[in-house]
Amino acid sequence: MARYTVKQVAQMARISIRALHHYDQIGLLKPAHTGENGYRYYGREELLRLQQILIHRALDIPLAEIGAILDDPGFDRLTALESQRTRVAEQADRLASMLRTIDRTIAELKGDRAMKDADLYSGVIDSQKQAQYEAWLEEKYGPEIKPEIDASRGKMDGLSEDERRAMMDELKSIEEGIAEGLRKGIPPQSHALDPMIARHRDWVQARWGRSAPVSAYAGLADVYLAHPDFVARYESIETGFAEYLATAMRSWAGRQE
Amino acid sequence: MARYTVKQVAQMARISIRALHHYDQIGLLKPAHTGENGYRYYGREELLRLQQILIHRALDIPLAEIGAILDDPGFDRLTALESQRTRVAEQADRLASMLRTIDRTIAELKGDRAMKDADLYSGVIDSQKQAQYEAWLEEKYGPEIKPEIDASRGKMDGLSEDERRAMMDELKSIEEGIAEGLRKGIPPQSHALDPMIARHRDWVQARWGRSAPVSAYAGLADVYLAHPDFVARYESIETGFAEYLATAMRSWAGRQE
DNA sequence: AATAGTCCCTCACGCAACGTCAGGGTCAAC
DNA sequence: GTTGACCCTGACGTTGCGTGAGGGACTATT
Repeated sequence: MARYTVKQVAQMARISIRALHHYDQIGLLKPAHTGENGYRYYGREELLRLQQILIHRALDIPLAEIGAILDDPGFDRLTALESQRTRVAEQADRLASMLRTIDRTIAELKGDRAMKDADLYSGVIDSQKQAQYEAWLEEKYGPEIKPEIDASRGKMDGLSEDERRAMMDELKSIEEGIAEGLRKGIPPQSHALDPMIARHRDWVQARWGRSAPVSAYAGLADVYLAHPDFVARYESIETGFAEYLATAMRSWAGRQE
Repeated sequence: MARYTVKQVAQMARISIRALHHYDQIGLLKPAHTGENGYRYYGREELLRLQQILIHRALDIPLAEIGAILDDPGFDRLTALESQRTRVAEQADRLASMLRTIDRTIAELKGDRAMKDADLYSGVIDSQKQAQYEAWLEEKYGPEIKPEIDASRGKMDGLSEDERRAMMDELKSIEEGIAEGLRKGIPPQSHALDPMIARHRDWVQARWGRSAPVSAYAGLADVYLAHPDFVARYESIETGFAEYLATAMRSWAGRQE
């Protein structure tokens, strides 16, 4: 039987050990079994329950309520889901309007500023570019802990199975589009690939958690080629694909000023 | 001059009066002016600042940090807003996909109410995992191979179809073995994984073309975690697999001296 | 001018969901 | 048997407010 310690569970679910203690304490998630030594041991059942808990928690439902939902066998999930739907929809609306507000503000700022501080501005951006690129190179061979790692990992945290899958679908579709170009004999530098490459960059950026400069994206191409796992996976899509993609990325980045 | 009371501001911004009191108290947002009677009066400036505060807050940034950001004289509004935009957009995407998930679940519940909730739920998750894994396998072996347009620089060059396939089989088998360990609850630091990790390293070295130091292999673990493509692909094998593999690699490398 | 209704203030305690030590056992491997 | 990594239980700290309590202030009507 699978038997997981707190740390293992915490790592799998990407939550803290303290959170597990807490859930135990409030009776939301108790270990399958407690050892002589007082250690908590969780089984597959508990992992599933934890997954449910985390899904609910992502919807900002208080823990006590989650417990009530999960423990009440007569609870009407349909009604619950429908009310959750409206809650999520409301939040989505709020974010959408926030986006519009931000866009408007950006437009204003741009109109105001682009003329004045253009030089000073690009200077700032350049130093950022440099820092980013150095970070990547360092990461290639220096096994130290970097904020990039946390950021990237943090991005996958709290994602549901569905979201993960949606991400993979998106990535697969992008890669397929680019591979199509390769099969058709379109040169990697061609503008025809631009939309696909742009999508790929968007995907990477979304995973990255923040908007990185174009040069960092170009630097990724080197990382691709430098690592065997990467090359192997890309080559399995289509022979020559790793090189093709890398060239396309670099070319695209070069064209973006 | 526009002059708003707490209630007016609260209504416009859709936050509580208490929140305004709080922001005042911690010095995050002070009224433009305080009346003889002690009443707080806010102006246009404050409304704008409040808007920024709320955007940041929506991104789960602690209030203290928000204050630091907004008060930083080097604060670049345009850059900040642009990065905020992408972050907000990501959250919106997440919510959208969550909505789809909920809708699908609702549809299923409506269509087949007789089914037990737990079964339905775990069934969905399991079948998803399965589908994802199959998709991944398909992706690995599915597409045709055209050696013609070969860029002749990739590491897999000069290998026959059979050799390539053997290589991918080997990698798949290694990964499966390690994923087994994860599923069984074997801690990633365990010696039990050593044979698998050693095989993995051999595989990597073979691809690398030269024998690299152990530290380089350990560094690869960081690259795995730092790169979204990698994490995504590994996570599609098994939830938590990326972290698990990386930990195992580092642990193994640490022990090789 | 009194009354009512609504608004405002300042304490000040409460709460959720953990974070973060402190102090002390346990376990696995050399 | 000694590391070093892991586990436990308190117990207090933190964030971002919610929720009264107790008491002035504004506005409108009678």
